[in-house]
Amino acid sequence: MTEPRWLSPDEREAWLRLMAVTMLLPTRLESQLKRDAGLSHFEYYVLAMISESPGRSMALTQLAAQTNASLSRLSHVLGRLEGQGFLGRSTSSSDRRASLATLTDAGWAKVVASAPGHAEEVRALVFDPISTRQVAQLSEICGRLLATLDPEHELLALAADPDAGSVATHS
Amino acid sequence: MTEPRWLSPDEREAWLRLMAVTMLLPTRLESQLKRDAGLSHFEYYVLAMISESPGRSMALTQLAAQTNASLSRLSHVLGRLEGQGFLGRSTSSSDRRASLATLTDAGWAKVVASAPGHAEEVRALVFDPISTRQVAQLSEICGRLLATLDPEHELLALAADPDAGSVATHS
DNA sequence: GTCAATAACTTGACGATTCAACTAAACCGA
DNA sequence: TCGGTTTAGTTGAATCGTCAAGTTATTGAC
Repeated sequence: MTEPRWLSPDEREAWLRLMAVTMLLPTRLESQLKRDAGLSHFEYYVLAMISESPGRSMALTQLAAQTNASLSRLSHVLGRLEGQGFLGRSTSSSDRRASLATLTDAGWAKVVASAPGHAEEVRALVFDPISTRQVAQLSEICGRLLATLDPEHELLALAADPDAGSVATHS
Repeated sequence: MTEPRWLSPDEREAWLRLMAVTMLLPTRLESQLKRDAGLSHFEYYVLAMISESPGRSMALTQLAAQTNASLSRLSHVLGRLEGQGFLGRSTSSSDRRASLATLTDAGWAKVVASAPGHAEEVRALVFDPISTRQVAQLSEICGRLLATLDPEHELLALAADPDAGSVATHS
């Protein structure tokens, strides 16, 4: 094995802080959604993704890519969400292997009801503490990281979250 | 319910990117450690934390706070790591309610063997793609977020990760 | 056109995490 | 010092995620 390139002290400090954020932020979002909407963050994200899609309907493989989930996990979760009446599954007419997950009215209502509380939590935890300039810096930095982490831009759908998007403008 | 404060377009874009990073980065770290060391990221982190502690030993409650885990989760994980021979548990002499988790030689060796590959992954995924100035910006931004997310600085132990710290300087 | 290979899921078993008790020790107030 | 409360940790059941098949449909080579 070749000699590893260790982190500099500044990099180490930045790394410790970034890791702390990546551990704590999901925990907080999870708590808020579980408490106020009875959904896990992943479940909310799935419903939100579908709600942004034309026809409130999406193929599972595309949904799996956009949510960073395995098809297996998605299948299990969709089963539960279907059982709760938030969505239905149907076979695609163009490709009979493919399933489409489609939001029910109840599922749409759930997203609409849950989004404001979620958005408020995001604002309080992420955007209130930092300046406008730092928002731009954060966006640029994450963009660079995503060039490595997600070169195909599978996760960054055009409209991936209703927090400031169609739900707001529709209401 | 009061009118929610929605995110601006720039904030929304930054948020989507940050969320993508917080989803993808842990997945990648998990894969590397699982593949090369047979450990989950959480297991590695627990071992690394203990390895940094004086006497390679730590009380469970402190360890739980520093790893953002429930005591229950920690107890289950320590049981597995103990079964693999990486650590042992003993009762504290000063407080007989408290347990101390102590690294075995095998546990120390495991951390030393696993750290370089992990550090290399962190460098490749996080620091290679961004400039020195951006490292400072990222550190500052995460520092601000942690003032809200972790006001007691429970997660940011003095030495929380051996990647660029004592393991490197000791070797 | 046929057949192998691939792709899109589903399923069930196993492993890990969470949740809700429960035990035991220490603290603390009167 | 007695008893109530808090703190530390464990345990087991239920939930959730991962992994390894398995099914069905499409694609591509010939």
